[in-house]
Amino acid sequence: MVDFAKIEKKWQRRWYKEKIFDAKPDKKKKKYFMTVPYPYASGPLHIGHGRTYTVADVFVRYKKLTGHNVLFPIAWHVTGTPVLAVAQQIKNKDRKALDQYKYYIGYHESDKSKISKILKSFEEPENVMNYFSKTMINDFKLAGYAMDFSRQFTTTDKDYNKFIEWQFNHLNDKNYLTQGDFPLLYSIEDQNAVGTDDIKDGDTNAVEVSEFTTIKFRFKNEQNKYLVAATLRPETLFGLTNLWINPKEDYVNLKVGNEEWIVSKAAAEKLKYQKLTINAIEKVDVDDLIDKEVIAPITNKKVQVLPASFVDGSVGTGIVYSVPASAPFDFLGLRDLQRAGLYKSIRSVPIIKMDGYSDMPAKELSERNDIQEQTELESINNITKEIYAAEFHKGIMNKNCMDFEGMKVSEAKPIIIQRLLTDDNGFTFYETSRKAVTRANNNVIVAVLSGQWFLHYGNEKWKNDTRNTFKKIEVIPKRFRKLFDNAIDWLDKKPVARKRGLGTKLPFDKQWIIESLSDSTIYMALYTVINTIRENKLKPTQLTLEFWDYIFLGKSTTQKVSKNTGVSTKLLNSMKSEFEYWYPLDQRHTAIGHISNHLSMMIFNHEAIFGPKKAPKKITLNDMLIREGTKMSKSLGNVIPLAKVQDKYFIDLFRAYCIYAAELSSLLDWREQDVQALRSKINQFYELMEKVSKNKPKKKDTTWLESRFHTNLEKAQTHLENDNPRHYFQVMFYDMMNDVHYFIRRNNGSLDGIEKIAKEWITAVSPAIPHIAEELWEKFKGPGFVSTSTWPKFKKNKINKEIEEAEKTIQKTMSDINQILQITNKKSAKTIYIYVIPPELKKYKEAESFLSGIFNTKVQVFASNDENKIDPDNKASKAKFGKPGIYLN
RNA sequence: GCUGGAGUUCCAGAGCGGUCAAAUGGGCUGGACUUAAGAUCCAGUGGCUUAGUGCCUUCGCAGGUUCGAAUCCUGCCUCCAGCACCA
Repeated sequence: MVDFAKIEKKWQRRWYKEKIFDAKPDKKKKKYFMTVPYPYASGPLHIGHGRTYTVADVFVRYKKLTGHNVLFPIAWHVTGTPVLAVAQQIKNKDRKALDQYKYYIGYHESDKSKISKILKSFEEPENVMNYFSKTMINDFKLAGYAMDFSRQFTTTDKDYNKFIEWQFNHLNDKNYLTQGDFPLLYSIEDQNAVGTDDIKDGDTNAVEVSEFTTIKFRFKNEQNKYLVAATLRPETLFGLTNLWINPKEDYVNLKVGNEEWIVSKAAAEKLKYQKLTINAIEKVDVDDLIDKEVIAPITNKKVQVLPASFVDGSVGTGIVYSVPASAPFDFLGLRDLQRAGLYKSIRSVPIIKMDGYSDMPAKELSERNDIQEQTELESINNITKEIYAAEFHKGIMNKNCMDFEGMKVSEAKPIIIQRLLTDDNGFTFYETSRKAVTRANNNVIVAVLSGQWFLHYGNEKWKNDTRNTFKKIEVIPKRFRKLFDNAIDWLDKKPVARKRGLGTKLPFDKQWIIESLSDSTIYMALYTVINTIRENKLKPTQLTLEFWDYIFLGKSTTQKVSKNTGVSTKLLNSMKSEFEYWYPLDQRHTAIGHISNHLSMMIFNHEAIFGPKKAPKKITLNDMLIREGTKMSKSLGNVIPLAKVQDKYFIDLFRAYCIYAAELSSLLDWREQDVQALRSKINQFYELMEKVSKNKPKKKDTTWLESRFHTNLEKAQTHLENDNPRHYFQVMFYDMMNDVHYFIRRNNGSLDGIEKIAKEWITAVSPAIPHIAEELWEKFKGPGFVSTSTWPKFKKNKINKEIEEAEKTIQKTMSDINQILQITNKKSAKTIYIYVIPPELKKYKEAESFLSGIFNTKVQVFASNDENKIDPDNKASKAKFGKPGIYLN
C-alpha cells in the first residue's frame, strides 16, 4: 500500500509554506468569498467537524480551479462560558475532566511532562483557548484545507471587541435592542447565572426553566393571609378537594405588600430572586396549619389543609393542592388517610373526560398498576406523567368546570392562568425542571433578572426586511428553506448579553457581556480587513465607530476619518476597497443544526448593519456525522479526532469518504468496512495513474476514452455548480475509473492512450483528493501545483455519441453472450457467430478479435444478409439495430 | 408537545402517475484470471421460471382516488433536527 500520509505531509508543507491559499484582492479575477463558522476552541476537532470543513473545502478548491479569486479564512471562537467551565473543572481537579483533557492534549503532544504542564495551565481559561486555537490550525493543515490562515483572530481580541462594539452601537441606534425581565438558572452561592456546562450532569440530563402557576388560597376568616400553592396544572383547580402540607418541612410567613403568604422556607429563598419585595419572614408552626380551612379562588370552594409526607419543601412552594381525580399522589395520600379513618367525608371530584380512561384516571391507573404505598415513587411518577400527557392532549373539561365545560384542556389552561394572574389570585413562579446542583454542589434555582438586554428580532420592520432579503438567498439543499422561513418568523426577543463569560462588553451598559451567538453574526466582514489592521499594528483606540463606519458603510470622508483616527488615508482606502471587493459573502457552509439560531441571526444582523445588498448570497448545509450507526460521543469513546485521521487512515480517504458516502442532507455514517473499500479504490487509482505516468505510450485511438472523459466532465461540473459534491465524485472518480478499466481491457491490457486524459482527470478529482492529485500532477510534470491550476476545459466536440453508442452495443452483445452461456450451462463455446445488420458490420468486425479474446474462443461476425454466412439456427433473422443475432456452437 | 424533515430492495441513494423488481455507487456470494494476494472481468444479490425471457410478491403501516401508484389523497406508526441565552 502506498504511504499516503507521507505524500500528504509533503504537499501540506509546500502549500502552506508557499501560502498558495492566502488571498489578495485582484480586480481582474472574479472573487469568491466562502466561510464556515469558526470553531469553538474549548476542545479538539473531530471528524464530525471535519465533514463540514471538508465539504466547504471541495467547493473552495473547485472555485479556485475555475478561475475564481477565493477567500476561505478561519478564526477561533472563544466567547461564552464553556471555556470557563473547562478551566473551573481543571481547577477543581475534576477526575473526568482531567482525564479527558490529558487525552486531548495527547493528540498533539507525546512528551508526558509537557502534557501535565499544559494541563495545569488550563486552570486559566485563556490558556485553554490559546492552546486549542493553536492546535486547531494544525488540525486544519493536516486536513489539507485551502484556508487563508493569515486572517485568523480570536473573538476576545481587542480589535474584535471594537468591531462588535461598533455592531451593537448600530443595533442600539436602530432601536433593535430592548431591556426587560428574564428568568434564568442561577446559583445563589456563586451569585451567578449558570449554564448547561456549569451544572452537574447538565449535558446529559438537561435542566430547564419551568413555569409554575401559584394559586393563593385565602384562610377562612382572615382577610389578607394566604397559603400559596404552586402547580403546573392550574386547570385542575376545579377538582380540588384539599391542600397538602408536609409537617416535617419548615414553613414561613412572608409579608408581601399588605398580604401574608405561607410557603416553605426553601421557596421563600427562591422567591427573593424572582422580583418580589418581601418585607419580613417569620417561621410558622405547621401543626397550626393542619385542618385549617382555606378558600380557593375562582371556585370559592372551602377546603381543609391536610398533612402529607410526599410534599417536598424544596419543590415549588412546598404546598400542593390536591386533585385526587387526576393526580396519583393526591389520590394515594387521601386514600391512606381515609383508610386510617380520617377525613371520610372528602370525595374526589372528576373534572376531565377523555377516551380510553375513566373520569378518575388517578384511581384507575394506581389500581391497575397495583400501587400500594406512597413511597413507590417511580411508578407513581410514571402514571402521573401518563395522565398529564393524556389529559392535556385528549382531555375535555367536564360539567364540574363551570364555564370551562366542553373546552379542551389545552385550551382551558392558558385562559385559567390568565384569569388567576389578572385577578391577583396567583403569580408565575419559575422553578427548575429538576433538582439540580452546580459542579461545585451549589443549588441551582431560577432567578428573574431585570434589565436583561434583548435583541428584538420581533421588530416588524426588521423582520420584514429580513424576510425580503432572505428571498434572494439561495439555500442548498433546497428543502431546508422552510426551516429558515420558520426561524425568521419565530425569532423574537433574544437575550443578547449575560453577566459572565468571555466576550465583548455591551458598549453602553458595561456590566453586560455580549453573548456568544450574538457576537458571531457579521464577523465575516472582519476577515476582509483584519490582516491589514494587524500588519499595520493599528491600536484598538484607533478602531473607532467612525473607523468602521467608513470602511464598512462608506460614511464620512477619508480625510476626516484619517484625522480623527490617525490611520493614513491610503490604509483606510485600501481597507475600504478590500471590504468592498470581498463582500458580500458568496457562500456560507455549515451544519443543519445552526439554521434556527446562528444562520438566521446572521441574516438578520447583516440586514440591520449592512442592508440587503451585502447579504450573503448562498447558504449550503450538511448533516452530522455518525460512526457505525451511532452518534459519536465522549462517553461512548467512539470519537475520531481530526488530528488522528492522517495516521489512522489518510486525509484524502477521509475527504473522499465525506463527500461521497452521503448526500449533504443526510447523516454520514462512518463505517469502517466502507471506508476500507474506498481506501482500496483510491489506492488503485493512484497506482494505475502512477503506471500510466511511467508508460511509454504508442499511438492509440482515444476517441472513445476522450468522449467518455468529457461526458463525465460535463456531468461532474454540473454537479459541482449545483453544490452536489457526492454526485461529482461518483461521476468523476467511480464512473471514470470504470471507463478507464474498460478502455484498458478493450486494448488488451495496454495503458497506451490514458496519458491523453491523465492531467485533466487528475485536476478534475483534485478538489476531493488534493494530495494524491498533487503527487500525480508532479509525476505527469504538470506545472506548479494542481491546486492552483485550471479546471479542464469541457470540449463538446470531444464527445462522440456515435462511438459511445456503438461501444455500448458491443458491451450489450457481450452481456447477451454471457447470459446465453449461463443459461445453457456452458462454460464456453467453440465458435461464436454474430449476425449484425449491414451498417454495423464494420464496427463489429473491428471488435472481433477483442471479443474473441474476452471469450477465449473464435468469434465470427457476419452481415445478416451475407449469403455465405454460417447460420444453422437461422439466428441472423433476429438481428436488429444495436442487437445482433447470436449463435453459439 | 410545537415547528420542520425523512421512511425505497444488504448499505448509501435515484425514481415522484404507466417504459419499475426499481438507476448509480458500495458491500456480499459464486465464477474467470493468477503460484497466491490485490486489481480486473463475468454472474448473482425478493420468489419461481427462460437460449439473450416471462410471471408473481414488494418501495414504513392502513385505507382511498385511478384503467393503472413507490409515485396523488387521508389517517396512523417510526426515526431525525431545532425549540432560545446554549456553543
